[in-house]
Amino acid sequence: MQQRIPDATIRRLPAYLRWLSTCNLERVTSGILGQATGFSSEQIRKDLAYFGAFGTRGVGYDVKALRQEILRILQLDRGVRAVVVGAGHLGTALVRYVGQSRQRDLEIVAVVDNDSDIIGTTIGHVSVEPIEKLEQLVEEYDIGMAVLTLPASAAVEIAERLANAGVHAFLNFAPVPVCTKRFDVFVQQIDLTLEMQALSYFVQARQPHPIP
Amino acid sequence: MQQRIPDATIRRLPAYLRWLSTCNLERVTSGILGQATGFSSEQIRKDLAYFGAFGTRGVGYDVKALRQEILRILQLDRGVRAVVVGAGHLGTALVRYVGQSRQRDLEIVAVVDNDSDIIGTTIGHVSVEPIEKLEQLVEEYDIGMAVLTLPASAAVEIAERLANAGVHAFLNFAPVPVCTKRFDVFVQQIDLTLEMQALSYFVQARQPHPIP
DNA sequence: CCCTGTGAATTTATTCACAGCA
DNA sequence: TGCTGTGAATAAATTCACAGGG
Repeated sequence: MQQRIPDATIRRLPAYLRWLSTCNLERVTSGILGQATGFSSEQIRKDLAYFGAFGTRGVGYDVKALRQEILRILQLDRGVRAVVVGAGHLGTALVRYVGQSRQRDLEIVAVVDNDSDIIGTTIGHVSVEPIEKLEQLVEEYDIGMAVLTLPASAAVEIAERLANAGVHAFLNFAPVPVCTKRFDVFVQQIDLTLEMQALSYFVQARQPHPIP
Repeated sequence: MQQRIPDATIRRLPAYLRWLSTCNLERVTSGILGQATGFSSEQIRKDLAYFGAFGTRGVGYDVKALRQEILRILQLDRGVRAVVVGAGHLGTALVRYVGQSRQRDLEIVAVVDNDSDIIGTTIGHVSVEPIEKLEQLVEEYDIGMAVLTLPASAAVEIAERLANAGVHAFLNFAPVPVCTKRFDVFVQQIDLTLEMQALSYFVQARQPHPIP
């Protein structure tokens, strides 16, 4: 097979993965998985079919094999190491959040900040390093992903440094576009203020109880 | 006019709004706005045309009028009050973040938690209230939106309470679906772990320097 | 008979192309 | 001429509908 897998599919895979990792079942049907994750069964079958048929007709999917396959697609089977830049509240929350699920597939291996008061302390089990060591850390840990939770003023420059050091994937919480000129990096922007503003529209738009 | 405005358009409006609020210009063209926000000029013209023609041919758009119009569409012109449930690192980050932009359009008016050690303290200029006062706060401040930054175990129940109290829009950071049975509420799910896992795919998928 | 896999139909979103007005 | 507004074309995503294997 091997046609391009749509972005929308990629974004759903982690949700499937989480459920498969916690369901304690051997087999599952697209209907059950859909019920659990909130997507339609057709959509799940289509998503899974993109990377080859792993289901058995009349039966369903083998949970363990399917889980392994999704890990492979997402490149999580070989482990991805991430650095969090900015040890403020948001950075701290993220480290704690990701760290508590003791999984080897995605790991935050370092937090970087420029505040000398907190450099040397640890968040979760991750130590806070000075911003100067950025490139060194990327090299040392083979870091492939960076999470930017720092002020807009610093984000652009730091992102550029990371990209030059070989980091190709960013989750950017700073309200400023980064690495706009580079085509070798992928930036997922999350702007919490904009999310809330967009949500405001739905405060009124969603009608009370339209027929299901 | 008055046809349905696509969701994709709604999600772009806040980005336009931010730029319009900070550009210090009187007039703007779709090309300039596109350059600044990273969208195509055609897309911007289409988006803006959904709610009536406000541009002038050959000239562009009046910044102040356009900004006001977007505020109106997003229902931000009458002000939206939000409550943050959970005063952990993520909740704290959000309150600080939204609070520092001293705007009247979207305001976090209360933080709620169940930890007696922090109840009564303030975050930014917002005081932390006990979880028991949830319904009372919704009533008192006419709250239309809730941000859930609490453990999954508590999220479902609290969301239900909020929905019953009249809150119709949620930004949910808890890794569990809430208000799944209700059609009178809109839930925007943000799961930071899932975002990072999806991003992992792009660590390898994005080719180095494909032709622009 | 059940549930997968998949083409076809449909809906949604984006891009193109240009008519029309300041 | 310059830029908006918009129908037409295209692309992307979802849903439908059903053939076919276990």
